[in-house]
Amino acid sequence: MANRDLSEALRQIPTRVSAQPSAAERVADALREQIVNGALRSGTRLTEETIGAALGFSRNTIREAFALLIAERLAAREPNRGVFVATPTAGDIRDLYATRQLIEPAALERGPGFSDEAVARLREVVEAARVCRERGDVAGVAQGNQEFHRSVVRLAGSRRVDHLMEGVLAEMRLVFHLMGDDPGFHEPYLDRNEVIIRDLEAGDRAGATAALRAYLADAEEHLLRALHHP
Amino acid sequence: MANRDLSEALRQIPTRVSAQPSAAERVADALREQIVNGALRSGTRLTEETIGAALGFSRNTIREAFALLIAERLAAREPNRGVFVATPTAGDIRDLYATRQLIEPAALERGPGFSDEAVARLREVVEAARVCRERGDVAGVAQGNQEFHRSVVRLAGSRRVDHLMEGVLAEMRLVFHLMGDDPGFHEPYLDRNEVIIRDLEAGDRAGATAALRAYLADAEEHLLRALHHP
DNA sequence: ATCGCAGGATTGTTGAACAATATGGCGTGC
DNA sequence: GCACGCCATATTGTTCAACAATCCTGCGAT
Repeated sequence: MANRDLSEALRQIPTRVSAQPSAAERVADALREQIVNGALRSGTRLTEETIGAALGFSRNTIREAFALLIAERLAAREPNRGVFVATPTAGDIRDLYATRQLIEPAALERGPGFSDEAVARLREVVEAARVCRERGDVAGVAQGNQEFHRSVVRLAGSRRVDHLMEGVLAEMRLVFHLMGDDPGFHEPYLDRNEVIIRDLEAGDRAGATAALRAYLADAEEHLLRALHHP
Repeated sequence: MANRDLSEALRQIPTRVSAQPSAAERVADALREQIVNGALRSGTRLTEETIGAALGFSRNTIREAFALLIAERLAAREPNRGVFVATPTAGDIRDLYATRQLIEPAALERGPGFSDEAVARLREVVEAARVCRERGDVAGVAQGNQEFHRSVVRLAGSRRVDHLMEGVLAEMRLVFHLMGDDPGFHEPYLDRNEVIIRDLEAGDRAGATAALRAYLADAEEHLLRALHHP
């Protein structure tokens, strides 16, 4: 029946039009915010009862929220001990950059979303970060830098890959907090984004890709060195 | 204290040495198996009470299992209506292949795990699939083909990317079941894997990558066409 | 046939309960 | 003083029961 198809279609398109997120999702949102902001530091124990009482939800709901955060790798469960804010290891950092080295250059070099307008949007993102630097807005620089890489990955044109990158960037923020948020950490990378975008504007996509690869390799080494000298 | 470091380290290494998975994970495993095997078809409703009674677990545990499957995109929640086995749409298929087009060629062309031994392992996988074809083992051919692509992605050397690919392949199986599991579907692709591996053995990594890209483009079109003529 | 409306079923969420496991303190023996 | 074993306590893992909110179904009225 045509009506069946219609209701099916309506259901597929907007998974939720304006439906409020479930309680578990709201709890997860609140916790995620605190974690990526650094308010909840790596290694912090997330006690079910404490959090439930603090946010006004039952243990079962908190538990569902934990499951979401664990799936995002922002938290880790230690059986019969509890859930903790994740503390990325050197191995985790290497894995993050192995992922980024695979995805970001590939998206930049062959992403189907590439176009003059896309390059213009990337330029805007870099400029916004530069304004933040001139204002001394350290957090803004970091955020702008993340937005640049997020936008690069978006060129791949895949929701799934975007989602993966979202998780990568969230875990990167955890890594930065773990190192104590050195204020000057992100600053030098702005100029390297500038080089990449200039290559793109000059039509040199391969050159931009090579520059991005070098960027990622240096950033990884930078972080790993910082991790061993805390 | 050194002892603190030790217990920390011991905890990091083997997340669980021999610990049995939790009840929720076991339920999720059972359901996942049924889903990717095709025993639970796309669109099937997963009622909390029914499944709980069938497997002997409480509603809360079932709910946690559902959360896992939903995170893997093998199931979808429709608020206040229930959880259903996911039914991939044409858009989902396009997204799957956008992801594969990004990841697989990149892993093959620049993955740090590439080596003569890795090529030899890929050769073995292809040969195993070929044996299945000669035996008329259709399921074996499909499985061998998946194993080939899984192995290609493994060249990237990232757990995270491997995990992404695991989800992609699981959803691919859902797509195949959705189309009715045409017995001859995977057969032609074996020869294309053969071409790829021959390029690799000849030292032509770029050629193999190009062949892989063409493979993926054709497979995507093949599937999308089949979807519109069911 | 369309609309509205009650009745029943299922989900979303809560609260309480209990076993299993981990943590920390205490005493004991060396 | 310190290593060891033991017990009290706290927390997790899981179950069960309950209730409101929402959705689906069928029936009757228009």
